[in-house]
Amino acid sequence: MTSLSTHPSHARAALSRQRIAETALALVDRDGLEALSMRKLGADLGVEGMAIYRYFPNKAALLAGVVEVLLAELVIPPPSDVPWQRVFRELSHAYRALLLRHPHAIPLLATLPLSDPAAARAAGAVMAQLRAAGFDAQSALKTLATITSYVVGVAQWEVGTAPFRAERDGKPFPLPPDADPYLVELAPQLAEDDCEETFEFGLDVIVRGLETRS
Amino acid sequence: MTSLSTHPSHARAALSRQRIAETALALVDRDGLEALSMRKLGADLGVEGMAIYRYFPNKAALLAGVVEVLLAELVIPPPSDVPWQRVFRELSHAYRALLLRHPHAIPLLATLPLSDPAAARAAGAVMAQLRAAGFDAQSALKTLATITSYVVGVAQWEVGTAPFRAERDGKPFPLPPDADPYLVELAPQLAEDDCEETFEFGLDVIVRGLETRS
DNA sequence: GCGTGTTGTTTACGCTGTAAACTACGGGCG
DNA sequence: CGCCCGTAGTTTACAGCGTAAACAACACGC
Repeated sequence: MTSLSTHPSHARAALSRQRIAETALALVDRDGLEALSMRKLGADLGVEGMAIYRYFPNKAALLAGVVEVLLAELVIPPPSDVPWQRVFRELSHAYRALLLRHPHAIPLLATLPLSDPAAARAAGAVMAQLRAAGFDAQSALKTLATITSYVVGVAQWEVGTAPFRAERDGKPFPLPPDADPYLVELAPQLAEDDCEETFEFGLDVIVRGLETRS
Repeated sequence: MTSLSTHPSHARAALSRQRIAETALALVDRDGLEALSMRKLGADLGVEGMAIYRYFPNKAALLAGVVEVLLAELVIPPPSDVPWQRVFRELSHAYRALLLRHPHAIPLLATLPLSDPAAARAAGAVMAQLRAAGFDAQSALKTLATITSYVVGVAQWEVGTAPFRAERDGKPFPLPPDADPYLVELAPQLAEDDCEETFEFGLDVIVRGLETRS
C-alpha cells in the first residue's frame, strides 16, 4: 500500500509548463487544433481547466508553449565545415519531417511571428549556420525567410491536397459534375502527385538558385 | 416621400452571399480575423447574426466565401506568348500585393486547402499559364506549389516581423536583457530588412532555379 | 383574397476563455 | 507544537461564441 498522503504516487504527476505543453501537443495531434480547449486539456491532465492558468497567463501563451515544444524537436547543429548545401538540405528535411509528424499543428507554425522567442532562437541558429558558410547577414536572413516559407508551404499543400490522393484506387477523383474546367484538368495531376518528389523539386530549385546568386 | 413599404430605399440593401462575404472581409480588414463573429457581422450588415445562415450553412462556408472574394481580386490572364518569366513574376507580385492589402486575412490564404473551389480555380488558371509556357503537367503543379508557398510565406514573414521594424527611429530593438545571443544578432538585421527587396531576392532565386531545371 | 415561400428574428443550448473567490495542503517560524 | 502563509487546484460566474429550432412578417402567384 502506498502512503495515505495525497499525491506521493497514485495521483497524477504534478503540473508543470512542460508537461502541460506536451499534453496540449498530444491533444492537438490526436483531435486537431480546434479541439484544444482549456477544459479538455485540463481533463487530459487530470485536473480542472482553470489550473492551467497557474502556468500560462492565457491561451495564446499556451500555444506559444506548444510551439516551443515543437521547435525543441528540431536540433540545429552548430556550424561546421560540412558544405552548406548539405546542411541546408538536411535542415529542410528535418523541418519538413517535424511538420508531417504534427500535421494538425502546421497552422501554428505557418503563421508564427518571429517575435515568438522559440522561433527567434531557431531562426538565430540557422542564421549562424548560413553566416558560417559565407552568407552575409542580409542574404542569410533572406534565405531563411525563403526556405521556411517554402517548407511550411509545401507541408500545408500536402495536407491540404491529401483528400485528392486518399484511397482513390486508381480512380481519378469524385468531382462534382459542374466542376470548373481548370479543376477538371488539375485533379488527376493532384492524384498522381508524389509529395516527397515535389518537395525535392522545389528544394533543388532553391539550392540551385542560391548557388548561382550573384 | 418614398413609398411606405418597408425596404424601398431607407432600409439596408438586401442581403446576398456577395454582400455578406464582402462585408465580412471589410470587418476582418478593420478588426482582425478573430473579431469576425456571426453576430458582429450581422450588426455590420444591419441584421441579426442568424440571418447569415440563410446564405451560408456555417461559419466555415462563410470563410470560404471570404476567400472567394479575396481571390477574385486576383485576375489571372489567359495564356499568351509573353515570356513565362514575366508572367510568373507579375502574378507573384499581384498575389503579394493582394496579401499585403489584407494582412489580417493572410492566415485564411496560408492554410487554404486546394479542395476549396476558389483556390482550385485560381490554381487551375495558373497551371494553364505554365502549361502553355512549355512546362509539363507535373512540373507546372510543383512550380505552383513552390511559388504560392513562397509568396504566402514571405507575406507572413513580413507581417510577423513588422514589430521589429515599427517606429524604431534608428534604435535597434528593445530586447529583453536576458535575450538569447542568437536573437541579439538577429534583431538588428530584421530592423534593417527591406521586405520588398527580400521578396525580390527569393523570387530571383526561384526563377533562376526554374530556368536551369534539367 | 388567400395560401405559400422567402427573409429575417427570437429564443435557447452547450461550448468557449477567463476573472474572482474559494479550499486544501505542506513547510517555515514562533 | 501551533500558527501562518504561499502554493496548487477548484468552484462559481459571466460574456461571448456557433448554431438548431420555432416563429413572425412580408411578397407574390392563383
